[in-house]
Amino acid sequence: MNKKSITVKEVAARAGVSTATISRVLNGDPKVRPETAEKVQKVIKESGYRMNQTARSLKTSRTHSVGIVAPEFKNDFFMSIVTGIEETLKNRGYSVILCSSQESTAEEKERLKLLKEKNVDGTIIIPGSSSGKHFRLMGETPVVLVDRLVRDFRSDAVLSDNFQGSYDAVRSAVDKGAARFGFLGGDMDLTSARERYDGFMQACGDTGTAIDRNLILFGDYHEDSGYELMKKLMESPEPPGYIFISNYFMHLGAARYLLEAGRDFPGLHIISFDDLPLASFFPCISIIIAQPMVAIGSKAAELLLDRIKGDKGEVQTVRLPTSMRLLE
Amino acid sequence: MNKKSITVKEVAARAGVSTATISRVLNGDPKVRPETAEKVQKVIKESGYRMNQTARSLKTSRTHSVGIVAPEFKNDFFMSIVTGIEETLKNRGYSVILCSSQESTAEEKERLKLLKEKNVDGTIIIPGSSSGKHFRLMGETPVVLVDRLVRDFRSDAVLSDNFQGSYDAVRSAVDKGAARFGFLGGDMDLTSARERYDGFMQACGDTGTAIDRNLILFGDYHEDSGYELMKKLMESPEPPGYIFISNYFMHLGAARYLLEAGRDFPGLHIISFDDLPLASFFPCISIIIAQPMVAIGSKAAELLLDRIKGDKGEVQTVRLPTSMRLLE
DNA sequence: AATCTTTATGTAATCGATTACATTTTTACA
DNA sequence: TGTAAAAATGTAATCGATTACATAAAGATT
Repeated sequence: MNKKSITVKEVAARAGVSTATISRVLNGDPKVRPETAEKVQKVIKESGYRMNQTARSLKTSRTHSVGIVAPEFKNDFFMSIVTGIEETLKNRGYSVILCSSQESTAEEKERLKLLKEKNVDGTIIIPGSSSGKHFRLMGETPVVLVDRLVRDFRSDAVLSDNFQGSYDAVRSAVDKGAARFGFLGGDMDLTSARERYDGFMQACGDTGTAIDRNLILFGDYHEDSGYELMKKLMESPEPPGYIFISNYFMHLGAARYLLEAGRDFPGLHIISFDDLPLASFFPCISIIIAQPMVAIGSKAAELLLDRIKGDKGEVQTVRLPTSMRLLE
Repeated sequence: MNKKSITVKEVAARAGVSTATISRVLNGDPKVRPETAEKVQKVIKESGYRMNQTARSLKTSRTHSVGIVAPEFKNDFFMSIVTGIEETLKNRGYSVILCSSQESTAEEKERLKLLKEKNVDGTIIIPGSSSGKHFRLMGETPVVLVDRLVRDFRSDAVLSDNFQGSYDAVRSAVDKGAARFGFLGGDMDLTSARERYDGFMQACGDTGTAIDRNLILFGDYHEDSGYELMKKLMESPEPPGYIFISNYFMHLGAARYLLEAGRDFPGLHIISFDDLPLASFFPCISIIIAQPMVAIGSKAAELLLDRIKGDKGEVQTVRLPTSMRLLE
């Protein structure tokens, strides 16, 4: 009853050839005679044979699977990246082992160990912190970082051009009359947070826009901190007319504050990162800096595949341009 | 240079025992002498040995990985479920191979074949359609369905109590004075869509609430259809005061319509499924029927683990209760 | 102390593919 | 047609663990 799956041995017997030939056909080796190949293919089709990838992996030490470590799953930003990764990989015959790190370094380490044991051919990490020393335990297995860079670890990386994105948006706002900015940033330990801050500051500098240090606040990229900081800003004696928010989730929190406050905020303009669900409908939204998340994922997957294929070139950090969406 | 990883053989040599003993220690076999075990452990620690899971899998035909097939990743609803699954599985030493099906039956089939080849120990599917004939190709490998049931395939399943959730919410609305309902449903081929519709109708029936067939519209659970149907409803000659929306993404689309329309809708009350980001801030939201998504995922993972362990009991469909969140 | 259990350890086959090397078949060309 | 070269196929070892079975060591019993 329990149809134990057929093996090469069985196929070989049925086709009247050796297992080596079966393997050759399976791997498209050009030096099998067409007639033989055809005969084998027929047996394969008829018997419904499917190769045991585990056995193949043992022999070739290639699993055709790559690990992804992301801080969390319930996050459209990360998952858009994962979408790009998976799409690119599956077209090349790779599958994806997804792990959550809960933004904890210890968790991250644990997951990586597991991936190493499972012999993934490579790993894409969305780092949960700015430290990457523990990534070294992947040894020779290629690693590509995404969205954030880390210290103590060198590898390929793909992220968006945060500096330019911020810079352009702020200049554009100044062109439209912005003169007094509030800024809600993320943990400055994270590259993206720092780069966005730098872009913001540089644009202010270049346009001669004064900076009120009291309006420059830092959170942690999470919704609640966006809420709190927005509240703080809006309840300050003289709230700014323009507020730059460094990521979607803080924007979400900020929007929640504005909605909860329930009153209008005339003259308030918000500039924020990430074009995610409803962002363009959040109160007072004026400019959205959109990151090409799916493209970031695809690019990361491509870099990884190159490394897996054996590319030994210099590691590179790829920055993809953001785009600006003007509202109002 | 390239530290090829150590194998049991090497460990055995260093510890002066046989590979069998190493394996026994590795697997916690109680009949190795404590001193021996200790000695082996020491060598393992010192040599940094890590077992090759591929080799183990080949011999044991257990991969300690399970496949998940979901229609898409950029979807907080699905990903909350996946979060629950992953959390439960990782605590039991299993990892997750994530595949997207793009809601296409063909894609679904393709992914399942791949998972079969990779020898996953089991699979959790969030079906993309109401047909499940192709799930049969998993053969003996256990399958658990989540969120939706399908025809032509019997297996364990976990989903929320859609009927009860709808029913209770509608009754509650009627208690607060609702008398004329609009209804935005999903594809009636999907169990969840049908059950929610049934719950809605039953509650209307039981409370003697009249039903205007012109206000009962069906979409496809996607944002755009929510937008279109909401528009249709609100632009009809006499829009209803209460609108029941069958899922989050249609709710999102509906909210987008209301926000875009830009005017107030006094006396409009919305009842909708799924307590996802900002849902409680969408215009006119009155009752949210929250599904226990993470719990659904965990439960599915537990059922699957039981099957993997060899549980041969009758297949079961587990329904988890929803909860009601009253706003306004 | 001799013998019988019980317990610990070792030997070697095995899982299902791949592949270096050996062998056979086909082709090419004198 | 015979033989060298090229092409196709086969044989058997191998990847790194597990495990049935065999054997050795320790403990129990009288």
